Amino acid sequence: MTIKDIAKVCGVSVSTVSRVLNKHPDVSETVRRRVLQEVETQGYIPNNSARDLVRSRSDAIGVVVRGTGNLFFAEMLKTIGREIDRAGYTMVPRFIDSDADEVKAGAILEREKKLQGLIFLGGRFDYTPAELTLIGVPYVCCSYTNCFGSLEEKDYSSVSIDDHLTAYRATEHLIRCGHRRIAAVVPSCSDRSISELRYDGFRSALRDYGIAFDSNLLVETGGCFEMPETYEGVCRLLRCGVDFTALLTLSDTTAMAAMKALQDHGRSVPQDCSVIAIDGLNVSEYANPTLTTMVQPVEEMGRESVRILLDTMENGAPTEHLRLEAKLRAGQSVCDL
Amino acid sequence: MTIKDIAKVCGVSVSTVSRVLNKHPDVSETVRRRVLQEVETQGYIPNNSARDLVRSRSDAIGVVVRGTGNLFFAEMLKTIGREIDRAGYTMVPRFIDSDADEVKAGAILEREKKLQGLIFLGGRFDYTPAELTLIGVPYVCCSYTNCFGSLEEKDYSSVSIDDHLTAYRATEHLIRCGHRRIAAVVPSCSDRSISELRYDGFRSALRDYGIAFDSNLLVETGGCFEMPETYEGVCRLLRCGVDFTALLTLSDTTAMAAMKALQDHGRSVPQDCSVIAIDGLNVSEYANPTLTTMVQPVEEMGRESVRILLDTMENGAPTEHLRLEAKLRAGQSVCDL
DNA sequence: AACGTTACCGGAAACGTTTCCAGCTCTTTT
DNA sequence: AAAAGAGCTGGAAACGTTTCCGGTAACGTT
Repeated sequence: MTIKDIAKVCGVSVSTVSRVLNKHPDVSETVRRRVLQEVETQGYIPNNSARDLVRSRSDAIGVVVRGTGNLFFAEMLKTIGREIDRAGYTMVPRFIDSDADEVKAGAILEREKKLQGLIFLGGRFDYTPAELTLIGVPYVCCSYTNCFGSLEEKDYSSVSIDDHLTAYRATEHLIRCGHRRIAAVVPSCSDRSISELRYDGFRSALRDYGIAFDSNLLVETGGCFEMPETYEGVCRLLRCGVDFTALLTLSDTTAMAAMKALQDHGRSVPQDCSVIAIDGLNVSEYANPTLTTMVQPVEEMGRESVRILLDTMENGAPTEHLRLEAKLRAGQSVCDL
Repeated sequence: MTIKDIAKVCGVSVSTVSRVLNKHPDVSETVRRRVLQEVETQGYIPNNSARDLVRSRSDAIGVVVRGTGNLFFAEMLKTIGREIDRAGYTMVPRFIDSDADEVKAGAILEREKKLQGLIFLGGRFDYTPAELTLIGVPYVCCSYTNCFGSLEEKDYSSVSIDDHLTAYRATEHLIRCGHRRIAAVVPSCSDRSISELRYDGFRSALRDYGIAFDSNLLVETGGCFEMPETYEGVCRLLRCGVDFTALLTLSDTTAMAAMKALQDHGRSVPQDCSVIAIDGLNVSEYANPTLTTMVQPVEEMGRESVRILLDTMENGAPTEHLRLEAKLRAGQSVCDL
C-alpha cells in the first residue's frame, strides 16, 4: 500500500496524491476529495522512512534524562511525551547515568538518529561547551536553569522555575512561621547548578530577614538529589548535636528521606522540626506528614518546553528563557514555632 | 557525508562500503580495514531513513505506558529504555490515559511509525482481540500477567511477577505475624486483570490458613491503583467501624495513600494496623513507616521483556510467558500481633 | 590446457516519497 | 485576436541505502 496505489486507483499521478497529503494548495477540490476518501478507505499510511529520506529530516525529538533518583523527572517526561505526540512528532528518550562516558555518548548518539531537536531534562550534565556546539539542532533545557553554565544564553533555550526565588520563598515561609535556626540539605552538584541557585535563594532569604547563617546547619551531600545520601546527611547533622527547628530540602524525594532520618532519630515532623521542599510530586501529598512544598508547574513546563523547541525548529524563532512560578502548597510538614 | 563519499575516497564501490558496514563476509581484510578507518576519521554515520526504506523496517520499538499514577511504571520504563538502547534499537514511548479513544489510538498510531515490536506496560488496556490482531508485530506485556484476557497465549509474550503467588505470600506474611482480620484494597480494574489475580492470591491465602473471608473488609476502588481513590476507600472502611488489624494493598503508592488515611484517622502504622504492599519502589524505603513490600525485580523484568521481544523479532522465537519471583522486603509497616 | 571453485568486487535496480519543471486548459487582459 | 496569466496536473529526478546479479582474477584440480 503505497502512494502509487492510491494514485492509480484515483486515476491521478503520484505528485497529485503527494500534494493532497501535504496540503499543498494547487489541487482541485474534486480531486482532493477523491484522494482523501481513497486514503481513508484503503487505510493508507505514508512511509515515514521515504518521507524522511527525501526531506532529509525526521520527526524525532530526543529527550535526554539524567537524575534517576528524582521522580520529578518521571512526571516531566510524561507531560513532555504527551506534548510531543500532540505536535505530531516522535519522542525518543534516553536515560543516562552519572558515568562520564555515557553522558558524552548521549550527545553523540543523539546525532545518529536524525533528531530535529533535543530536550535536556535533569539535574546535571557534564557536556563541555565544545561538545554542545557539535549538536546541530536546537535544544532546550527543561527544569534546569543553568543546564550548561558556560554557555551563551542565545545558544539554547530553557524552561524552569525561578530556582533562586523558589528557594527564597520556601525559606521565607519558614521564617514567617517563626523559624530562625534553619538547616538546609544541599546536593553538591556542579557549579552554577540548580542546587547552587536554590542555595543562593536560601542564603538571600536569611540575609534579608537578618538571620545570621550558621555553616553548621548546612549539609552538603554527594550525588544529585539522592535519597540515601540525604538520609545520611541529615543523620550527620543530628549527630553534631547542633540545634535547629526547620529544614529546607531541595526536592520532594530528598525531603522524604530527610523526614525519615529525623523520625528515626526520634524527632517528629513538624513538632520537633519543620521540613519544607520543592517539587510538588503527587506522592508528596501522601507522605507522612504531608509535605509542605513549592509546587513546580509540571504541565506548563512540559508544554512550554515543547512549544519553544518547536518554534525554534520550525520557524527559526530565537531562543527563549522562561522562568515560571512555583507555588507554595501547604502540607503538614511545617508548623509555627 | 554519504556512503558514496566514503566509497570514492577509498577507491571502492558503494556496494563494498555497504558490505563492510553490514559486516558481510565477502570483502577482503585490507579493504575492510581501509573503509573502516575512513569511516572513523570522516565520522560518517549511515542515514537511517535510507536504510530503513530499503529494508522496509525500522529500528523502533514502541512502549505503550498506561497507569500514570503508579510510579512503578516509571521505573520499569527506565530499565526498558536502557535495554532497548543497549540492543541498538530506538525506544518510542507513548503515554496513554483512561480515555477509550486514546487507548485505541495507541494501537493505530503505533503502526504509523514503523515499529518492529511493542511492549505494553501498565495496569490495563482496553484493546479488543480484534484490534490486537491488527498489530502486525510481536509484542510483550510487561508487568502485567493477563494483559489481554481473551487472547491466546501463543499470540503474545508476557513478563511479570507471579501475581497470584505474590499476593498469597504477602497475605501469608501477615497471617504468620498473627493477623486474622485482614482488609484489602482492590482496584476494580477489568476482568482477569492484575488486581483480580492478586485478589485471588489474597483469598487463597486466607482459605489455606482457615480464615473466613469477611466481605466487609474488602475495599473496592475505582481507577487503577490511584492514590486518591485508595485514600477515600480506606476512609470508607474506617467509617464502617469494622475491625481489622492488617491491610493488604496492591501497590506501594496505594499503600502510602492507605497509610495516610489510617494515620489521618488516628491509627498508627503498624501498632494499630499493619500494612503490606507490592512493588518495592525506592521511595517506599523512605515512607513513614518504611513499607514492608513484595519487591518486583524491575531490572530483570525490563531485561527479559526486551530479550524476549528481540528474540521473537529477530529470530522468530516462539512467544514466552515468564513469571518472576517477588521477594519480601521487611520494613516497619508490619508488626506481630 | 581446460575447467571448476573460491574470493572478492562493481553495476544497477529498488525502496516510497517530495518537489522542481514543464505543459495543458481556461480565463482575463491588452 | 493575441498575449499573458492562473489553476491544475503529470513526468521524472533525487534522497542514501541494500542487495541481487554478474563478472574478474587467482588458484587448484583433472
